Amino acid sequence: MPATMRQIETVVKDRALIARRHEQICDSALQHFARKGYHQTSVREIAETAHLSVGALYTYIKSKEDILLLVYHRIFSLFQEKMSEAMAKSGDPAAQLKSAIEATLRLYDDYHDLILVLYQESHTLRREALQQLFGVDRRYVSMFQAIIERGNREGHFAAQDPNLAAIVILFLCAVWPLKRWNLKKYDLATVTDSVVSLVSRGIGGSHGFRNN
Amino acid sequence: MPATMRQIETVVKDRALIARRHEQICDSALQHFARKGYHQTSVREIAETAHLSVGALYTYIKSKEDILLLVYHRIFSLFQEKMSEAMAKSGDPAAQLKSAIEATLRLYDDYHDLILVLYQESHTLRREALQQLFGVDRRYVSMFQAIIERGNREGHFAAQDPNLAAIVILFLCAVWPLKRWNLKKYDLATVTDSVVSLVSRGIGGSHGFRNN
DNA sequence: CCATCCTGAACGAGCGTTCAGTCAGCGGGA
DNA sequence: TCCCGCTGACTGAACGCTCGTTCAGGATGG
Repeated sequence: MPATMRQIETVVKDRALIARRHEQICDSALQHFARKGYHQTSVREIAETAHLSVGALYTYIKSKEDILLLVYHRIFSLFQEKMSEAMAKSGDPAAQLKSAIEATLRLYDDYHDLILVLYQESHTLRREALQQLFGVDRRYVSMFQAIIERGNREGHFAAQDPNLAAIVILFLCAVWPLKRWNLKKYDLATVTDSVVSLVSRGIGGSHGFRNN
Repeated sequence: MPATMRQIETVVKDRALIARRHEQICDSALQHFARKGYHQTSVREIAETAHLSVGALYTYIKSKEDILLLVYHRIFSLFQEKMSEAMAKSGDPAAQLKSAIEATLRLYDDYHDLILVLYQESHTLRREALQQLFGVDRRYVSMFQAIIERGNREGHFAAQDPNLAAIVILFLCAVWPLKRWNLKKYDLATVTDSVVSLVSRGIGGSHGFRNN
């Protein structure tokens, strides 16, 4: 998580307790946000599910928006952590891109409710928090972009604009959490195959990456 | 627009007036929804921008949700109308798919704020309205699917699962309205090229559709 | 007994919604 | 021509409710 991320101010002193309570609050909030969204969830509901009184809740946050920030903090740190290890895979760019897509889809699968909230409620965030979100996204895109650029250099890929390609491919992975209701009859593996296939060979199929 | 779509009940009698007012309300609502979302927009604000008093507004709708329905009605009828004509293009499946993607992206460009509201606020809808939304989406997917299936039969494409491919490709088009802030430096044409290229040839590029 | 943490009733703001009242326009009777 | 009554659309203050937030007081443990 970026060191620049502002700490959520609290009244309580005990650092460990704060962390524990923040976890509780985040868990509880996520549950509700995923089902009803941010605005239709009341602070009272979050407090109850988190096994806290309303007053106690407000000693760990300064406002309701802080709860949304908590959720986003979790997204940020989670992605930071997971995507680094996923991208570290070695091999030729084609295999690397494939495993990056697979890792992203797996991540999106594990935290699909988080992704949903991310897309549905980001317009609620203040400019400051939005900037952070953009930052995380940009870093994620850069990782894909790096792979594509290397693939271009080594003759595996022929992407006109690696940045644009990275944005588009990364977005493509969001089909799994965002179109879940439409993909009910498919499982993660099938969708992953389809996405990887589309990215690597297009609809034409069966060409394989250029050097295969 | 499907005939089954429930009419929004009104107090006012004059049919033409109702239609005109509904347009006003929809225009006004869309303006606010796109900027702040449904829940953060008050009925008063919508009334004001629509040049109506709060009371007058409520003679044209029964509840705030009706306003969201108005917006969705517009999306539905718009898509119904536009996508039919776009899909009617003849030619080989490759060209047809390309022009379908281009048309979709153009549509998404024209109504990007609408699409944003669609993705951000759909969880607000009642089950009944959601079903309609799914229906429209399914019909849209079917059109893409039909093209892909023909392409498969005629040997242009090699999509394992045409339905899944259609869903994924259609979703891909949503990158333009949904990742707008991330694509600021690109214009519609560039993004369209990138999407079409990815769909037709994958990241490998320069293969062309199989029969080219 | 003090420091901490927790409780939940209370508060004020803002929301969606209603409704008693206003008003313009129209038609027909004098 | 004027008046009267009526219809249909509009007005905006008011209502009731829920929300986010606060705070005086209670509980706990060291």
